[in-house]
Amino acid sequence: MVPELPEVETIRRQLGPRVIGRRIVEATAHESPKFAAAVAARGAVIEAVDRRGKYLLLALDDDRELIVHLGMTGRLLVQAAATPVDPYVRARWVLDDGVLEYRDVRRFGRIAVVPRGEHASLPTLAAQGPEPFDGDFTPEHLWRALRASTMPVKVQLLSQRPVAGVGNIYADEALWQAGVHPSARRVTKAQAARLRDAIRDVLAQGIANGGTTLRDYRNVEGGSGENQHALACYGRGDEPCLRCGTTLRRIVVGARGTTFCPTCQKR
DNA sequence: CGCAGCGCCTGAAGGC
DNA sequence: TGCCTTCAGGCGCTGC
Repeated sequence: MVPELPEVETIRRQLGPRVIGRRIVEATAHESPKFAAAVAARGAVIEAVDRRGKYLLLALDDDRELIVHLGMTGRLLVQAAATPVDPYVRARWVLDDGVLEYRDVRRFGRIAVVPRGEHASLPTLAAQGPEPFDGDFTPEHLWRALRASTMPVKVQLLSQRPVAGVGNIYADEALWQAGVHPSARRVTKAQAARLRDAIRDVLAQGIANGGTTLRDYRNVEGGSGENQHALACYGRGDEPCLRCGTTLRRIVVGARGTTFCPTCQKR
């Protein structure tokens, strides 16, 4: 449903070989200020496809970068030039070989073109925590980061500040795996250590499975991921916990639907 | 400066 | 069958 780090990473890996070295010879975009900047990339050559959290960063050869955030329903698709444009395509970059399209039914995504590394216009990107697989995402770091606020732990994870790239699905999965209550406002060092490991586990599994497709997510080829079959907690409200058999409960935390196990995840 | 509240969007699903 | 309501929710922005 929602593109989080594993979905964006899957797209990044598929996109690189298809667009690196390609020149953007024509660009069009939906008039909304969320997407209009896409046309500013015209004329540039794509040098690299990187990712930071849930943001895709396409390095351009003029020291700028094209930034794409997929929001809720965003997709990046590489098409043949002859493919008809469907009504939900919000930006279209004609390359010297092929066409890159941004399709987003609900328009929650965002496109920006900025001088490379200048992220002030995207405050959440600018304030991202460490990448989950980098060495600086240590148990100690997570414990300290969570201690800095009294917000519920799940709200903090979704803020992208303790760690980059975790959204609603993988937050529920990681908290379940670590045995941490989503509404907890304090976590012990031991809990933080388990949560650090769980975050890495669920994200790595998501990447290995090519992302989670519940409804909207598709990869660059239009294909589905397979991680929806591996979810232990998210979307399983009223079903038995796979660890203890207790019926999983559904609550609202930080205005987001949240599933957890009342037995395994004590407050 | 941190955080609460709000707005953005539209297809799908459920109720009557 | 068809209309209406509710739901899904990441992030930027505003204001306290």
